[in-house]
Amino acid sequence: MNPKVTRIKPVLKKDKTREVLLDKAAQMFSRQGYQSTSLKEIAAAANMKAGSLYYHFASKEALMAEVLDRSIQFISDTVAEEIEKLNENYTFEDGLKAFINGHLTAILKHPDYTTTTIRNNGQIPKAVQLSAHTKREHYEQQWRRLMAQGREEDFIRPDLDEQLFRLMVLGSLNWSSVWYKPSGESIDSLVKHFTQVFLNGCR
Amino acid sequence: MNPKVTRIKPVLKKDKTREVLLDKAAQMFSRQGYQSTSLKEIAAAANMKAGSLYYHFASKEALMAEVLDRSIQFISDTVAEEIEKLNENYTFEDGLKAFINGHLTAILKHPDYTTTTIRNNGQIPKAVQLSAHTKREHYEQQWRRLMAQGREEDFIRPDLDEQLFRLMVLGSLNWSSVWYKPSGESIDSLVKHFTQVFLNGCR
DNA sequence: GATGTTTTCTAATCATTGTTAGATTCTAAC
DNA sequence: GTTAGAATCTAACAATGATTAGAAAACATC
Repeated sequence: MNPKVTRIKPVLKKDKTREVLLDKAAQMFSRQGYQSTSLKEIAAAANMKAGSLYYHFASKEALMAEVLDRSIQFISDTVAEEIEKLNENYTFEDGLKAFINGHLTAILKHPDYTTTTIRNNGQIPKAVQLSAHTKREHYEQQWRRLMAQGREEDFIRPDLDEQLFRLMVLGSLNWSSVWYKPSGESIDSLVKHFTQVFLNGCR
Repeated sequence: MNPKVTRIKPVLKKDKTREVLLDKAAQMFSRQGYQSTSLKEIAAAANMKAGSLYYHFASKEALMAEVLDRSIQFISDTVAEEIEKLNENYTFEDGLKAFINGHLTAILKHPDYTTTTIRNNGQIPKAVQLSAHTKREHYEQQWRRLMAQGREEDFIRPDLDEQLFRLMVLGSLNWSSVWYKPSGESIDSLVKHFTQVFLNGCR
């Protein structure tokens, strides 16, 4: 009834707690898994009651979907950053270094989000998977392109299927989220060892 | 009242359905995870009702514990078999080949049991983990010894931490349970590629 | 301070789950 | 065929889960 033009839009408190909820959810999903984490727990971690979550998210699945989405986005972004540091015509060797660096850094520096993607493989409703599926495909596609380049440059030994090699590298990297302890070796050092092993391994 | 000596003990039907239950449970645990699998589902897969499970197992946790136990046992046994094929003083190179062969074969040929161990990392009650913990430790110890041998033989490049290398290999192998499709490359072929990459990778 | 909006809580619903005790059926030996 | 034991089912229990509608509180604007 009152079409006054009061459009100042504070909209700040809301987004903030939304962010907190996502962070807490990511934390618990990554540690306990999707099914083992109750909305009550997530809400409690944000000093709220379970019912209040529904003001911010439509359902538990929607919440998980957004966590997964951010998870992949973050890994993808971190890798993209590393690639941008290279000059335009980077070699496969430099490319692989950058990919490993980005992927591993993302996983180990922000395990809350990223481990959610890795640990909950196949254990969440398919409708939820679907959301992040596109981004995941896109990210994998970048790895595939890198491997194709390795093939063209003849860096990868001819009798080694480059896509199988890709799966070996990714498996190795992803698994680090299982054993990594921040108290141990530095991430930079880990990156160096991973790249050395796999650069030697493929030729 | 009648202490007659009738001790024929048939005891056969029982163990059989127990076996079926374990198989079905392993199948569902490995695919959907521990929390997402209900006793009702497992029972249904064995043409039974949920309550009947308690004649065979004390609890859901006890059932999972036994699946986990068999899972690790099976991997460990398969590797041991491969090692026994070698002559007593096998080299690190042959040893690594045998380990990779055994581990990968176990995982990919009997994914129901083995994937349960891999997928449910951290998502099951600690009391359950405890049971299989000893066997898991023992198996890891064998890998550690192999790596120590690689170090002694100077097969592993000096600046590469051999335990980190172990984690790379195991991560790579375990992750195969995520992407492997029986329709693709043969397990033997996969074994060859894995060993080549990692033998080249560590020196 | 009154008012409208935003955010959170309360309390209840409905479905599901692991678990148990007792009744029931099945099986095999006599 | 009777009987004892083995194996399964039935029906309930208590706990917990996600979800929802409406009340209450917090907040900002006038």
